[in-house]
Amino acid sequence: MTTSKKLDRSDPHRRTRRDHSTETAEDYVEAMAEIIERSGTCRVVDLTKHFGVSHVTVTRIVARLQDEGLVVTEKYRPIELTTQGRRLAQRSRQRHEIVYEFLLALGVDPKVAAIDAEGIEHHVSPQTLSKFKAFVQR
Amino acid sequence: MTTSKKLDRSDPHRRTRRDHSTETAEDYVEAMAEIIERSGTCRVVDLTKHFGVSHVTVTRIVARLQDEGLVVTEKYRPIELTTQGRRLAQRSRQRHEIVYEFLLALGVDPKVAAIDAEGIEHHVSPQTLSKFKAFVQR
DNA sequence: TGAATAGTGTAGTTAAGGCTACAATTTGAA
DNA sequence: TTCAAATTGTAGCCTTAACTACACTATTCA
Ligand SMILES: [Mn+2]
Ligand SMILES: [Mn+2]
Ligand SMILES: [Mn+2]
Ligand SMILES: [Mn+2]
Repeated sequence: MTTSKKLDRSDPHRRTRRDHSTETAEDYVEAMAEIIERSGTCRVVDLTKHFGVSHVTVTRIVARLQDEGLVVTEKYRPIELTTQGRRLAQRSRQRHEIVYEFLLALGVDPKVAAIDAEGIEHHVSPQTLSKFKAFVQR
Repeated sequence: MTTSKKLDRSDPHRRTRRDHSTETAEDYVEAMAEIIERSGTCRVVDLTKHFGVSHVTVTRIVARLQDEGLVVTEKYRPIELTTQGRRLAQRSRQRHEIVYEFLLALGVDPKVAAIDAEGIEHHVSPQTLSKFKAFVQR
């Protein structure tokens, strides 16, 4: 039983707003995990390049991620992921990858797929994700 | 020629941020067009119910849409769409419909598809949209 | 070893989009 | 017709996420 109830017409928008409120955290820990894997450590400047925003924006967001227990920082030091941060990074990365591969399987060009996947990933429910996965594996 | 250049790793995020900056306008004019079609006029209170936000939030967003030339309002009167607003509504509605039908065609439950489509629609490029359309028509 | 440069921190501003509380207007029913 | 309810407006607050400008720390290399 998937607890259905009735669908209020405002429910989809409530959900979209909730997706957006977790989007930044997902993208940041995902980027940090990748950067650490690639280069050993992740610094503020790496994230400014990754996201194309100023270092001030990165610093503020990272501070909030620390409050949320996803990262640990120390002044002028590289940023580290907590266990919780690594878990979220892994889940986000898997979902991102599935969405990207799904778009490729549909015939979308790699560059376009990379762009679309970055926004779409946060709005894909578990059920839709599993349909994507099934499609990729034909 | 689709002017390729090379893909900076910050491009997808720039694009996602741009999508989010136009999302509200798209959803609002789309909702207004539907409400007007269904009931003749669209009032602030209709939009508060549609989106599940306070009437203050609706009022402020509608004021901005007026600055942008998408709607016309007069104190205590129903909100009207401009020609430009109707054009955007139509485009948004078509794209939304295609995304929704695509998810259904993939086998996603209607309620889940309605929720996911509401967020996904804004991140679907023309190319991806045409792949979605082709898939729906098998 | 010092400077220059790179990286980071901090202060202050802006805009969008959420809210509550209260004031004003419109409308519908008695 | 009048007045109570519904609707809309306005004032003021919050959070997120963007920015510039300037200060401070760390690193590199001449
Ligand atoms: Mn991502
Ligand atoms: Mn993303
Ligand atoms: Mn989004
Ligand atoms: Mn939407």
